[in-house]
Amino acid sequence: MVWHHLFLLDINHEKVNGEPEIRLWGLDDTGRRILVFDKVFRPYFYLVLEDDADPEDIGRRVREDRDFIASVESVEAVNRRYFGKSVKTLRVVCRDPDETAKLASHMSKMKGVKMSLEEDIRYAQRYSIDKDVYPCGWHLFEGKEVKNETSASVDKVYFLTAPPKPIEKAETPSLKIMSFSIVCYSKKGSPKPDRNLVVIVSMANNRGETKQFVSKGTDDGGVLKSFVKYVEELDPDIIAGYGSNSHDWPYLLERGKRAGVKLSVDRSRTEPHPSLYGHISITGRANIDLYNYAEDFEEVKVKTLENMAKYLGVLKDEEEIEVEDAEVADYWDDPLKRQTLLQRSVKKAETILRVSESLLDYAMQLSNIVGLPLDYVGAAAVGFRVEWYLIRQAYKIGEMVPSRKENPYFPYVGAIVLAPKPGIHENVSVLDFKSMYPNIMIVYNASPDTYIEPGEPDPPGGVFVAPEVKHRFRKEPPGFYKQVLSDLIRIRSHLKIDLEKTKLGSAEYKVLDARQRAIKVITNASYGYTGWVGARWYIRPVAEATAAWGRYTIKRAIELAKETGLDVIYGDTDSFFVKYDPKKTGTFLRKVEHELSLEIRPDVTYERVFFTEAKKRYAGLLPDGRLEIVGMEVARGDWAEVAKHMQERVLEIILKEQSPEKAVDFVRWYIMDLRNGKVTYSDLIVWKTLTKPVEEYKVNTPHVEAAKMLRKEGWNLTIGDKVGFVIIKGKGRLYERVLPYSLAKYDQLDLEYYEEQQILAAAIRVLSLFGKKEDDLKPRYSPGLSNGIRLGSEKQLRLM
DNA sequence: GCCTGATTTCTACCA
DNA sequence: ACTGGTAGAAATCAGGCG
Repeated sequence: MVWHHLFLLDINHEKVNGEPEIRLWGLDDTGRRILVFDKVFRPYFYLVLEDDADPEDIGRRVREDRDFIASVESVEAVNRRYFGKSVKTLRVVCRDPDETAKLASHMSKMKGVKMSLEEDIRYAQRYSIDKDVYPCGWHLFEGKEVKNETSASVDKVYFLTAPPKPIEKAETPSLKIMSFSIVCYSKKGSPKPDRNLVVIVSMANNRGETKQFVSKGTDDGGVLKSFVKYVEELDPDIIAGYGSNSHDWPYLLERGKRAGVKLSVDRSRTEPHPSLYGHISITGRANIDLYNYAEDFEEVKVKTLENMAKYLGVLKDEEEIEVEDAEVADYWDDPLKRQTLLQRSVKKAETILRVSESLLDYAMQLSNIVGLPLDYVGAAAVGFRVEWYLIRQAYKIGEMVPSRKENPYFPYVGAIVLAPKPGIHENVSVLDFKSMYPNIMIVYNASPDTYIEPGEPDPPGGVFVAPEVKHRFRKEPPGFYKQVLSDLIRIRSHLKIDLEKTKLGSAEYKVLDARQRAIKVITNASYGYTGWVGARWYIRPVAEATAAWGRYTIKRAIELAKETGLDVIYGDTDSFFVKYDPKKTGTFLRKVEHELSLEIRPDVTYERVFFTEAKKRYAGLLPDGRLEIVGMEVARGDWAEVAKHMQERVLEIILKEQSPEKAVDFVRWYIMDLRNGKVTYSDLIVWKTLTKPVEEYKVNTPHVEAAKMLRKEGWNLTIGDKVGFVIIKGKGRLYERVLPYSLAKYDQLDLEYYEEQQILAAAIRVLSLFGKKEDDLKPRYSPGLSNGIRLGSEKQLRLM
């Protein structure tokens, strides 16, 4: 037997003649596409037995039950842990992965059986956990090469003769990446796959080629066929799209069904299929939807491909790749404009490729650490990413995974926020507790398996008692979370040390950096996970106690800061702002670390920082001259650009030039421009997210009203969509004067609203701290009066 | 029916 | 479909007035 390399891209299972088999898809170290079979591994679940039950006896009953005999492969007694306690269990190995849930449910009702566990861990995932196999990671395996008797399009096929072993290998193989983007034609409203054609499919790949298939406008069967053929020939490892899980793939599949074209774009000649977390699986390849990753970039407020690409620096600011949904038909129908549409569509595919290249290192590292295949991990919400990581770690220490159940939601008290000292402060240092919550869980051993329920006696090793809430956690042995979190933090700090020794910008640097970022994401989400009612390991007191220790920690730190003579200006959760004083700060840091066993570190020092009276809002001037604006309108996605831009300049003037007078002047000029119609239309659009279905809103709001209008026009709008609207002239409430931005004209706009409720509101937030009133910010005269400014109210007349 | 202040609803932010 | 704390706008409610 020979050892072979495997870089794992995808893992799935098939049933062949009723026998399940695991298929590992990937590449070897020579770049060949390989498929590796494991026909031996079988799915299983656990039966947890009553303390006084006899495992032998129950095992026999399971084995001999005629209802089970055909489905059960074997039963063995094993000792596992559940919430840290040793329990007697039976491992029931099944023949068919589709039957585990049903079998578990039947057997859990047997006498002497408390419950079943882990029947809901899917077969392929089970395999990768148990065999220590990692997506986006290298392995060595021993296998026998066999003839490719499947329909799989790969270079080599192997049967495993020994399980794969993960190996350390930082470089990623050279993967073939293909991106695609489709254009669907609908005269009016959202294209409907039951009647509207796919008129353009554009593709790009990382070999520098682009390709486009265009319909003649009468059917799209040909386009679909060409697309499928192209994918088959190119045989990409990764297919990237933007919004492809929710839109492109479902659309293509439906069109394919209607046109009689089988979308066999995967490596086993089947069609893409819906899978976990709303993701579409393409067997043998990784189908990634970059829109999923846009969620991780909270700086990008409206998550269009164009905005993402520009943020990532793979598209120039002046480049346009989008055609508004509402205008697609227009472009298609006009022979001249159609050229633009075709060009932008290719450009879009190329942009998707560029974005994928810039995100792929991170995505692959996340996949590798979490242990979910590359394409699933993006689609999985943060809570599930943490959970799959935990599940893998639990397996390693013999801890069984709790079943997901419905927990009632009771909120608990969280962090402390100090009221800031309003105004401008010079030289202010920000001090941060490093990963405060994870470290609290480590220091106080707070974990689902160390929690001691009320009424239970203290264990001999002693307990940590959380302040205020008084929850107890055993000091020994180290809990599940403590182990997991210490590992994550330790691995990350090693990575950071390695990074310093690695050449900046090199491929290895990018991978290591992506890895440490992925670890950070998981670590930082761990506290939130403990308080999530949907979590498998949800134990409310763990979250509540961690928060309580957090409050204690920052309170105590502030006391120590004051004792040391530091001037505390503001604080929030795990950080606080003090007047710069390196000597006292040094003393203070040592005191904190000594007393609290938590590391606290100076972060930035602002040359100047500005606070209003509000918490969670401030603006600081960094030593390099940049502004850091936190929480204020500038940082928000639901204010018109006009107000944000104005406020940013005001803050800049205040912090750099320290001249409120100049800022006032600036605001006046700004308002003049608005009144004179010099502000771009797009800067007057307000964007808000639909957080629930349109019908479920209890009150009328502008964005919901705008959404309803769009819906009447035939556009699909769902939860999570951003609605762009403008306020127009007229009578009544805002929601009675709103239009989706695509349905309004500039001269309909209520500029008074933008002046008062957007610009002035955002300006006064800053300038009221310098004694300014709204009236001070208004221009003294209005040259724009005659052309288009509506004098709608007495108030408006007065200001003129 | 109109005005006003209090309360509720909603979104998006910070840590 | 990770947590709680928070600001702020707008809608809506409740009560007074007449």
